Amino acid sequence: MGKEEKTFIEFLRRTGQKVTRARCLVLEEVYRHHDHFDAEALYQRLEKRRAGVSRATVYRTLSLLDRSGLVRKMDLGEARSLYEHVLGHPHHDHLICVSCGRIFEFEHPGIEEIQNQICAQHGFEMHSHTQQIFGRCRDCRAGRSPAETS
Amino acid sequence: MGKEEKTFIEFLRRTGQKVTRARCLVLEEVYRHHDHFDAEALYQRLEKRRAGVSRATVYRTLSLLDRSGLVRKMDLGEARSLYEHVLGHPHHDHLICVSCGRIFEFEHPGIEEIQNQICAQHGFEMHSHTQQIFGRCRDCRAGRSPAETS
DNA sequence: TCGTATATTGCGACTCCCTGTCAATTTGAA
DNA sequence: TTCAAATTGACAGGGAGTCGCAATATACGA
Repeated sequence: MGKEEKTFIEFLRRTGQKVTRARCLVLEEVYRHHDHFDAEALYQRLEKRRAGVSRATVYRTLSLLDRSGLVRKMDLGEARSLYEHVLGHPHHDHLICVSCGRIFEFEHPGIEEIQNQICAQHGFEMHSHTQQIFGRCRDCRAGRSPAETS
Repeated sequence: MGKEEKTFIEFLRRTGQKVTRARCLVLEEVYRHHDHFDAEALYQRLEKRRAGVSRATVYRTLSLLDRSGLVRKMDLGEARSLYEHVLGHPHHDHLICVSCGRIFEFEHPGIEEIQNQICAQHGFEMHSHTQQIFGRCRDCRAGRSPAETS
């Protein structure tokens, strides 16, 4: 049993919720890949493996995983939310290419520091934060971006 | 005629679009208030004044205003997008209280600098960026928050 | 000022992404 | 094993935003 399963089970126990087959299958599928995904894509992957988990349960479990801290929900201004799993990924923020849609990650310790300053100034107790930079990636600028739709 | 109208008209001309009654009314209403608002609320305000502008046109015009740089669309992870007008508001980012829902603004020159560094490192050409800090505001922490829904 | 090509509008139906309802099923503590 | 309570799947429902289209408004050139 991986660390993520332990954490999830512990979270469910702690919050008086049950460890079910469906929840475990969703968690497992989330951790099978290492990229950003949306709820529908995750549901499709589960369908392909005949996991027998409904769309509603996928949404419900993602919400649970977000609250447990195992998964981070991201909102990039698109209609659908994206998710990424957290274990083994230090906190980071995102560069989003408006041309090819790819998402790049970055981290910078100075940002955290500034955020702490700002919170202190405002008497704010920080729970989470996000930072997104939209623009054009190196490949798109060089005109060698992979074919895309956006 | 205010600066925002001049800018808007110039934008429309430049991009081969027409200056219409509906667009002017929407812009005017956007600049009548100085807080964050969503498309539906703006539409309701226009209704109250019998502006006779349809919801579809409100959405279409907000998109235009966003593209023209007069209005900034913000996505806070809620169902509906928020907007804020830009003229007279230097660039800033947001602290969002998860308890009372209020939005506070902050700015910090160091952030811009770090973002430029990061873009340089990744060969990224920045178009825009957003930064959001979620947490509890001073009032809510002190237990004297105004009544709210969230 | 007038006529005309073209952009825009309002309407309402529609899409998309979820979320709520509820009967049937599963879980897990005793 | 028993059983109350939590969860699930199926599908209807909801909210925000978008689209198609006929009617209308805009603005360019004469």
